[in-house]
Order: sequence, then C-alpha cells, then structure tokens
Amino acid sequence: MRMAQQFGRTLREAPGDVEIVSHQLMVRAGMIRPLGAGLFSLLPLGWRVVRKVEQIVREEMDAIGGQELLMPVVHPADIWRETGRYDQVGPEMARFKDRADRDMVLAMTHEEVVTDLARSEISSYRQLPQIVYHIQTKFRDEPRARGGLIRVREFTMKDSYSLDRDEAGLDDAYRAHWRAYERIFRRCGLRFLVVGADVGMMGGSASHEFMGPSPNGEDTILICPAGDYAANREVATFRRETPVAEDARPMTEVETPDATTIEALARYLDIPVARTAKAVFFTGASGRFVFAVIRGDLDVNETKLRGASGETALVPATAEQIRAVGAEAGYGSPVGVRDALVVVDESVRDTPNLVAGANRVGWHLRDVNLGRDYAADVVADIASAEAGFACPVCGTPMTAERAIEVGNIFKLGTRYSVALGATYLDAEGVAHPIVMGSYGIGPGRTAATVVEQVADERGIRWPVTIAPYEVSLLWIGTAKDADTVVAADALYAELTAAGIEVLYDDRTERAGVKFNDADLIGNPIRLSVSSRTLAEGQAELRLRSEAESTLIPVAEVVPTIQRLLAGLRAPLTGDPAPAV
RNA sequence: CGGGGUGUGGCGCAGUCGGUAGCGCGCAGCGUUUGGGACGCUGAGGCCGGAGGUUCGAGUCCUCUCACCCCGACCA
Repeated sequence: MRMAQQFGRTLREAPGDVEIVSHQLMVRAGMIRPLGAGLFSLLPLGWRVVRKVEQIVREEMDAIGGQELLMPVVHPADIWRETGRYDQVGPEMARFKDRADRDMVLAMTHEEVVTDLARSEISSYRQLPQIVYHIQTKFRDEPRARGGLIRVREFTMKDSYSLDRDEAGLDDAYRAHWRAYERIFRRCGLRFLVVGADVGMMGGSASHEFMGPSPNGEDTILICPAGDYAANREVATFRRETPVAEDARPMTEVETPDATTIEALARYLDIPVARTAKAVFFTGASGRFVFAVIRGDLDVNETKLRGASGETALVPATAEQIRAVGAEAGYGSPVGVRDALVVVDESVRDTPNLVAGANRVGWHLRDVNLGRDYAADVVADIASAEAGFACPVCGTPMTAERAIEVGNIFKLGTRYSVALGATYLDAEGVAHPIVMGSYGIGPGRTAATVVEQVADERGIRWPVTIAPYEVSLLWIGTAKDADTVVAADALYAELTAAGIEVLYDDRTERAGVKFNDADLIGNPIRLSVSSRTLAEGQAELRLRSEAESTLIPVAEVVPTIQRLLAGLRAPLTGDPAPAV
C-alpha cells in the first residue's frame, strides 16, 4: 500500500479526552476513529490488524473441528423469552420493535440462536459432537464504555458453541478450546494467563478466562508465584488460617461512641481488626434482605456472596431497609435481626469472641459467638482474596495483577438445550438434552491488549503475525531525487511480488516525519533508502523492536527480509526458526 | 445511576471586567530547505455543543438540555 493513497491519517497529538495508551496510539496511528461512546470505525490500517487476528482465530477453530457459519444480529425477543434471559438481562440488551410491533433484540451473544439451530438440525447421537462458530457483531449497551477498543458497546466477537452427548464430550470440547485459545493468543504475540472465573449470566458449571496482564485492565487476578493457582478476584479462594482455639466467653455490651467504622472500633477498644465482625447489607434480586457477616480484616466479595445467597443480583441496602430488619448501620450485627438471610463467612465461624455491633447507636457487643448468640442461614466463603493471601493449593502468598479479559470459555451444560428443547435420541431411542459449551474471543480487544503490552514511547511494536503490514518501506531525500524514488519504487514492486506485505511511504515528507510515522504505526521491519545508501548499493534495515540498524545490499533485500520475517514468526507460531 | 470534568476550525489549546474570535499543528499555493515531526510569504477553514433567558450588546452571565471523558456502581 502506498501511504500517499492511504485512507486515514496519523495524528501528532491524540485527542485530549483519550486516556489509555492503546486508545491513544491506535487513534494517532490512524487505525480507529470514534463515532460515539463505545462505538468505533476501524480504518483500513486497524481493520487489517483485526482481520489478521480473526484469521488466526479461524485457523485454530477449524483445527479443532469448528465449522464456521453466521447467525443474525437481530433476534426475535421470543427466543430470549424461552430461556428466560429476556427478563433476566437488564438494560445492557438493546430492545426494539419491528414494524409489526414485534419485540426484537440486538444480539449480545448467540446461545439462544445456536440452540434453536441445534433443536432443528440435531436429532441423533450420530450427529454429535459438533463445534460451530461465527465471527459476528455483538451489541452490549454497557453502562460505561471506556478505553478505546478495550471496552466498547458494539464489537465483533468470535463465539463458538460445542454440542455434545454428555459431560465427557463437553469436557473434551472444553479442553480443545482451551488449547486452541492458548495457540491463538500465543500466535497473536499476547502475554496471557488462564484463570478460573465466575459463570455470571451464562450459567453453567465451569468457566475460565484468558487474561492479558495490563495496568489498564479492568479485572484483578490473583496469581500463585509457585504456579499452583490463578483466578479472577471475583472467584479467587485462599487458604484460611487455622481456627482460633479459645473458649467462648459470655457476651457483654460495651459503649463505643462514634465507633462507626471497623478501624475506629478497633482503635477505641484497642483490639486487632481481626477480632471484630463486620456486617454488610444488601437487598437481593428476590427482594430478600441479605445480611453478610465477615471478620473485620476481610472484605465481602459480592460475586461469592451472590452465589452463597442464591441471589442473581445484589444492591446495597438502604438505611430504612437496614432498620427494618432490626439492625443499625455502623453498629450492625446479626444478633437479634429478623427477616434477613444471614450469610456468614468462614472466618467468623473460625474466630470466637468477636466484637460486633449491638444494633444500637454507640454500642457494641464483646465476645459474640456464632451458633450461641445468633444463627447463620449459610456459612460459606464470601471473602475477597487480596494480594499477599495464601495460595489455596500451596500456601505461598499470592500476587495480584490487573488484566484485560480477551477470551472466556464456559461449560453451559443443558441449561439452554432444556429450555429450548434441543434433544437427541441415543442408540436406545431415548431422548437427552444436548450438552453445550460456549466460548468467546474479542479480536478487537485482543489487538488493543497487545498494543497495551508492546507499546513504547514512539508507538506500537506489533508482533509480525498481526501487524498491519510486515514491512514499512520509505525513501529519504527529496522528490527531485529521482534515482532514490525509482529505487524505492522498484523495491516496493519486488517485495510485493515476493508476497511480502509492504506499507510504502511514498509521500514527499521529510525524514523525521516518515520515521516517526513508521515507528507510530509499528510494522516490525523498516526498510529505508536514500541517495546515501544507494551510492553504496545498499538499503537500511531496522527492526521496530531494536535500536540498531544494518545496511544490506539492495540485491539481497528480499531474501534477507524473508529470513527476518521467518525469524520473527517462529517464536509465535512454533514453526522452526530458520538457520541464520 | 451517583460523583467529578470538558465542549471554541481536522487535532492540541488561549480567550481577562460582557464590546462582535485568536495561537500552534495540520490543510492549499509559491519559494527556500531536506536522514528523526524545517522555514518564510500568501490563503482556505468557526452558528464558540444546542435551546431559552438577562443585556444596547453574550464564547464570556443565568436556566434548561445534549454529547463526550474520568472515578465509582454495573457488566460475559
């Protein structure tokens, strides 16, 4: 491609409201342009990158037996009503009516449609297993889009679905996807981790996320440095300390003026925060009051609490709701509360004689004990894991890292096939629901996450596998320097003929402008010629990832670049590196 | 949805006490320059997010509204 003809220009400065590095660089490099909140056009340069990611995804999905198809973006609401998600999913699903006043939705995922296909296409165990996938637009009306391509409202997603006879088949499909995803992200040059995750609105029995570590990530993952464990903080567990061995003492009241926070309380009574009990109040989606109790040094993890309480959603309770169950904000404890689901963290079960609220302003209770002074409806792990907490497997203190979710895999089981009646007949003629899995990757978000990881102060350093072009070719000098332009034109033709992807900066610009744009756009190899190099019959070669350049004879440009490209590709694809 | 912020030419910004809009970059033309974002001259380009109000007069003051960004809530 000749840059003089390229649609979309580079910018010296990013728009003022752009914050994160991938967003800035992709806008400056002329790869993306905003249309509205969370809505982007992909310009030719950016679209090439995303298409390359998609192509890698296709190849790896095909390699595990996936069959590509295409499902609609617009769905009748009825099919979402059949699975119950029409009411379960909130305003993040866009809804509208067609001209005949029928309720319609914009697809935010495709379990319903693929299950509908399965119930009409699959009738026998002989037709299973199957993996189908598509790369299709999704719309999720996020309450807050942010970070360029990291969190958008409209995006394309590769989603695949496995259809199996039984759990063992699902396990195979799940493992196959796991391996395929590892290959995909490795080929994209992404640094990533696989972590255990929450199943969320998808339902089902297991889920893992593929996370690209980045300070701009929206998720926190906990990692065991010994390599024994990695999980999203939403679900991360940790090894608990051994229970405190201590006889229960009689409960007594103590006046604690102005001690409305755990810290203030511990200071006032001169006790460790770990000897206090903290109460946190929520109203569940069912309308039930959820009364969570946890030791003062820990925090409640809402995802875990949701699971333990059986509620699909939790919102903080209001002061009136808190008083209605007999508690008092700031001085709350489960002692004497009514009409509430009391969920107690294991830490409280394992630590006797805690200081807890008296449900009376200015008063606390000493030596409160679970079972004697109040009852728990549920005792569970509802604590949030933090950096430094012990690995649940080996006990090593874990580290916490921010990361971007680039892919996820779910074992769905039979939730959708039962709801929609997608069944097959086994060899005995008995009907069974199809066992399903669903698996997603966001190619645009993957590309942006790579940028987050590889950017330097000059711009992007694309891995060769997903760079918009393999080579940036530029001539240095003036347009009147006809010989230089002729030589560069010839190199462009020669490289292109050899099947090498070249972005040719044929513009009449000064050297600095061309170098800076090449660094910004970030193709892995830069080749430049000028009257100076040509006088020696040479061209200058430089890798975007390195500071040093070398001169090579013009006649050897094509084989040299082919060798370099193979060398850059090898560590990403697992192909053998060429002999040097 | 709560809190904070910003809307002035394609991009980055200034605009004081209310007096009829400016700078840098970019863009077009000409000339000089030419290996890491050159210089000079000339020029094009703005309903100051929108609506209402106050005023002789509003980019500037008031009210409402819209959009975008950040933090939080939320979220596969």
